[in-house]
Amino acid sequence: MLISAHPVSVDAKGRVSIPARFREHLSATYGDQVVLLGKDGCIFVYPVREWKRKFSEKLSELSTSTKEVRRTLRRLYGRAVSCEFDRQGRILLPAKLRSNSSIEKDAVVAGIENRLEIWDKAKWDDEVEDGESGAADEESAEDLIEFEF
Amino acid sequence: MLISAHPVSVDAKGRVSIPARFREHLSATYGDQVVLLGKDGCIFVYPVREWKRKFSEKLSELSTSTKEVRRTLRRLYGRAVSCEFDRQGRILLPAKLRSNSSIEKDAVVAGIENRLEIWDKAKWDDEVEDGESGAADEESAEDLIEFEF
DNA sequence: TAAATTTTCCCCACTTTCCCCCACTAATTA
DNA sequence: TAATTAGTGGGGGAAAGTGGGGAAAATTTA
Repeated sequence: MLISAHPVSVDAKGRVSIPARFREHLSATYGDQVVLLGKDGCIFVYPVREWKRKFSEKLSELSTSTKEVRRTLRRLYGRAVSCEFDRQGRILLPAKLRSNSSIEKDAVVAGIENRLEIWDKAKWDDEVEDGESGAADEESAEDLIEFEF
Repeated sequence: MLISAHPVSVDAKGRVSIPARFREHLSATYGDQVVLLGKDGCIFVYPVREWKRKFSEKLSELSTSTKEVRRTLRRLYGRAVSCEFDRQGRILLPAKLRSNSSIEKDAVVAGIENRLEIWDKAKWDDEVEDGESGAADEESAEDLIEFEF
């Protein structure tokens, strides 16, 4: 399970050092990573097996008879990239993903259950640390659980 | 079950020695600990399995199609850290958690049912001695609801 | 096709952080 | 009171994060 957020810096070449604790879990257990533009303006990084389980297997069962389905598949596959770690444990973020997610110098890598999210640091702070007392959101979490179940 | 409170000291590196009676229970039975900013200005420490049972397992099945769910997951995962004990039975409290909970030198580690709470000693003393002071009924009711977890 | 440019990624080097290990003191037990 | 265990503190080696030079590969341009 992936958990916690780490500030990282993006160098001039667009490389991001994935914190070791994440790296070990990802590359030891799996192989390549699937990198794509995520929701809410961040980058998602899935171990390829996780990616398959979450999207690929489900979507391939869908009928391709509607334009909407075909379009969704194109957007999902066409904009995703598969990456490996370099010898220093970094991945190269494609320029397009960087600009779409406003990531320049200061970024945050966060482990969210089964994926990593990479954020521009300022946007991450707005999304997560922002406002309030800063106490853990167990209350919201429990509200959601009860809401759904 | 975890019970009772122990005064401890936080060293210059931010390490806290978890009393042996707690340690044995936590690390023998489980593996890593999940450390996060808790309610009322303390730090919560859950055995990872306990934390998963409470939040992760349920939340991971939620649809991530709503922004509210995604944000809650980020706040929950992103602000938690997983820790192991060092060879001396200590855990390193991240600087951010220490400052948010006002923990500097003198602290208290308390066993509360299925988690540990780590408090600044002065705040702990206030907290437990305020128990008598007769809160308004509304607040008591809220407390009981939140007591659920 | 060749030359020029860009991209990718290995390697090295530097700084910071982490954590193992040792040592000392306090508390508990025999 | 000796002996063991628990808590505290710090030195130092190892690992992690960061940045940049430069070679190979890919792409573009002439």
